[in-house]
Amino acid sequence: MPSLVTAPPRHRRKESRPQELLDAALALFVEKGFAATRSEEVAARAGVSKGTLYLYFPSKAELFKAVVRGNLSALIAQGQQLAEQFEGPSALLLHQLMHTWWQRVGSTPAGGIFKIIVAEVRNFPELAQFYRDEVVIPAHRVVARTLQRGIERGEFRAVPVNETTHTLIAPMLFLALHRHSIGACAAMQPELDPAALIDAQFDLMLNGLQPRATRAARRNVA
Amino acid sequence: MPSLVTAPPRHRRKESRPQELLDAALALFVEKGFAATRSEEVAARAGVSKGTLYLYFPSKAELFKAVVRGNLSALIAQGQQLAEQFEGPSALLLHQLMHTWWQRVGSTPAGGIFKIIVAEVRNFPELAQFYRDEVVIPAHRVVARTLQRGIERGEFRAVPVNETTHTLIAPMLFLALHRHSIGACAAMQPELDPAALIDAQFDLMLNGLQPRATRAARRNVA
Amino acid sequence: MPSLVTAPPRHRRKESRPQELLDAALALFVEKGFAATRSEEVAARAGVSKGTLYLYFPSKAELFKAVVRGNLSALIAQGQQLAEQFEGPSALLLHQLMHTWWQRVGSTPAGGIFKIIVAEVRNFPELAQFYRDEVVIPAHRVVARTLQRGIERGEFRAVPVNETTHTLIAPMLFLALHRHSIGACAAMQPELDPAALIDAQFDLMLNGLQPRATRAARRNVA
Amino acid sequence: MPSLVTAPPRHRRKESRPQELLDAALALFVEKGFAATRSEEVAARAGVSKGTLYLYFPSKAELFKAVVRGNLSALIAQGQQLAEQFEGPSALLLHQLMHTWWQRVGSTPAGGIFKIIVAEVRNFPELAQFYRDEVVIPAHRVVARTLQRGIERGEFRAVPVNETTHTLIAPMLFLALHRHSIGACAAMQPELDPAALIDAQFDLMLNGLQPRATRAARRNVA
DNA sequence: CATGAATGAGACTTCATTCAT
DNA sequence: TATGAATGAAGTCTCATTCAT
Repeated sequence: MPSLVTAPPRHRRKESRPQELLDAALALFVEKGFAATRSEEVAARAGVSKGTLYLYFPSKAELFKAVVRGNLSALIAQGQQLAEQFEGPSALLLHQLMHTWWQRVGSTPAGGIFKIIVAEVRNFPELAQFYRDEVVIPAHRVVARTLQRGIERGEFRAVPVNETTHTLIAPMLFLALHRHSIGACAAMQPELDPAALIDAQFDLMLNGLQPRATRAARRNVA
Repeated sequence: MPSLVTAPPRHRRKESRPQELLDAALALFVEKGFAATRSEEVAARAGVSKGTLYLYFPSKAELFKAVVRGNLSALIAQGQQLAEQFEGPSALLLHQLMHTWWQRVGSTPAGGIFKIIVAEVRNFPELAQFYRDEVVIPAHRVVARTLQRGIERGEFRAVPVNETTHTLIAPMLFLALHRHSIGACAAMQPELDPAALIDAQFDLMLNGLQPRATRAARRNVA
Repeated sequence: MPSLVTAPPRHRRKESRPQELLDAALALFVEKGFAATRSEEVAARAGVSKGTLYLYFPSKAELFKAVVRGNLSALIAQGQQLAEQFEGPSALLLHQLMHTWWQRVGSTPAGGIFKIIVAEVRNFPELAQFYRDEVVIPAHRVVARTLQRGIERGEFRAVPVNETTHTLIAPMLFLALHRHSIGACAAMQPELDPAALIDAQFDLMLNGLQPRATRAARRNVA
Repeated sequence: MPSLVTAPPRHRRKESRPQELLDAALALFVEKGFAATRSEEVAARAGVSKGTLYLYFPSKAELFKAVVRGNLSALIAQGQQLAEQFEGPSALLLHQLMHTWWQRVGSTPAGGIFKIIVAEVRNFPELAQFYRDEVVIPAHRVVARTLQRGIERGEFRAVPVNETTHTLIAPMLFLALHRHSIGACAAMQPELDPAALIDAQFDLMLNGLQPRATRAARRNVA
């Protein structure tokens, strides 16, 4: 357990140790899962010894939770950044949200955190609340508000907001999940291009969302 | 060396044992993951002793593979059975595929298999190959053919088939995944109704798929 | 445990079961050793089921001891048969003892019993006394008496009888041991011919045993 | 999960651990055989815990091989060292080889290795190859060359070298075997003196090897 | 602060033995 | 008698965690 007293700044470069350990742990937990990842591997990948890991994290489970929490916070930060200050057609906002999320989250190592959550929440129930508060609710809110905005501005027809939000989010998360499980295995068919998938999805959704009258006019936003 | 205390009663049930063990294993693997499930737990849940498990499955990994194999083969059979010998509008077929899948797989314990696959497939390379050949490809084919059928019959507009197939399948799988991970945790917001989600998704999709002219007429198939 | 009461002779052919089990056990114990031999294998080789084995022998250890005892008695019977009623030169007797022993014991499955004894006496101390009484002492006596006879008749020089007896017996036993350990492994150099070895040994010994004066005359007994 | 009770003291002795473990393993393997020796017993006898054993040897089988390798390589070195750079009568060399081998190997715990080999080699085919290459062949060569040397120098008569080599080696190995099997059991008759046995054997052999003419003159080398 | 040797609980698996049929 | 499904003690090995250096 790290000392709670302010340490004298003797080892300047040692201060990045916890983050290096968290990064190493994220990569390994994503690749192999919690149980199959050995503490010593995490330490080795971070360039320190087994003992040092326990200087910063009291147990493997705590390290795991720190990894999830840390990456969840990063995730929500990304999300908020994406949603701020947009003016223009809701369809364009939706399109940008999707592409930017994939670019900044889904396709980065942070995208692996979803696999971890899916695989291990039931073994670490304390993470559930955390995940709900930090990711599910904010992300849902951003998309739901965009939908609502589109409906209110007459850009979308009056779909049920909650359910449609789920339908919009699911394929994106699924894409991220896929990248780190089946998609990561060799001998799989040549994987589909994520960007093409997102476009196809967006096209499908957008057409479905548009009221009949304005549909033809707006179909070429993407 | 045999125990001197009275042994527990024994029951001979060779025929039914394998399925009981597979059911127990499915439930536990879904709940805790492969690595975190102990062989003895599986045996205990099936009402037998540790040794009996190994009478039917040579190792925990083989048990795992048998679970996946057994449940997924049934799943594939369901889908193909439904798609062949279907006469009627493609939208209706799509709707029935979705609801039947949810009824027979997604909402049953077998739906948890996707969570296992996502979580563990990277640790079992041979399973990846199996899963691709036995599940991914056939399932993809069923949906893709239905789409193709709809396009050819002029019921759907000419969307890119592969990408759209992914977009149709992903939310269903995601729903199953969700049920067995975050959705299984207490302290989550009251879960959305799966049927409502599927309907919303179907409505969204269907509208997106319809060519402009016939759209108004067909919107009330669901 | 077999019943001690005289059983009605209902199953005529079943009466050979114990011996079939003992034979199967001998072969497997010789091949793999006590610990590495599985009870079920013994039963299978004898053509019966696991449970039947325990009808005749209360435990694997008892089966093992029965195997050793049974084959030791056979061994000593062989030995006595060899030694009886011989008239003629002691060298010839020695020569016949050696060859006949190899022919009737060393080269037969019974020869494997020596490997078992060597490998396991220390784990089954009760066998030690048995082996000494049934094999070591009688065998030693036969050879020692032959030596003594030769010395008394002036055929051999006055060697120390006990030690020389050991030197005469050891290579024969070693040959039998070898056959069932290193000699039984593939990838060994083409094994030496046992008969040639015995002859070489006999020639060496005999020449060593002869007093100087009579040596040339007797060298061609073999 | 760590025990809550006070842990036993730890000693760091990385350098000496492997040899201590090898010694413990040798003693136990010789006493009980490979299969009947438990890993934990070996560790306990070396004064360490189960886990420590596996820090130095990746498996019980590898530990076994290390034991054989370590002890037999030393043995081989001794023999070759003695045979090369020896000047003097071949009978004396033979006599020294025998006594040195007994002193350095046969009478030490390493002598028990032959019992392990005899008992277990058929269960470890790779060990058979190793043992042949590292032990059987070099040892045979040393003795065979000495015989050849004696024959060429006219000290011995022209016996068949291979077979006679076997006859010379066998009683020594048998003596070692005996010491660690039957000879190690209580209730055996007072064991013969090994030195007396070796001398008797040597005397017997030597006289047998001598050509008639020089025999009387050379008999007192020992 | 950092190291890595040491520990021991616990996981998987085997197999001698039992006993209902 | 004979069977073989079932049991569970015990063995091998792993790895999270500790602690002397």
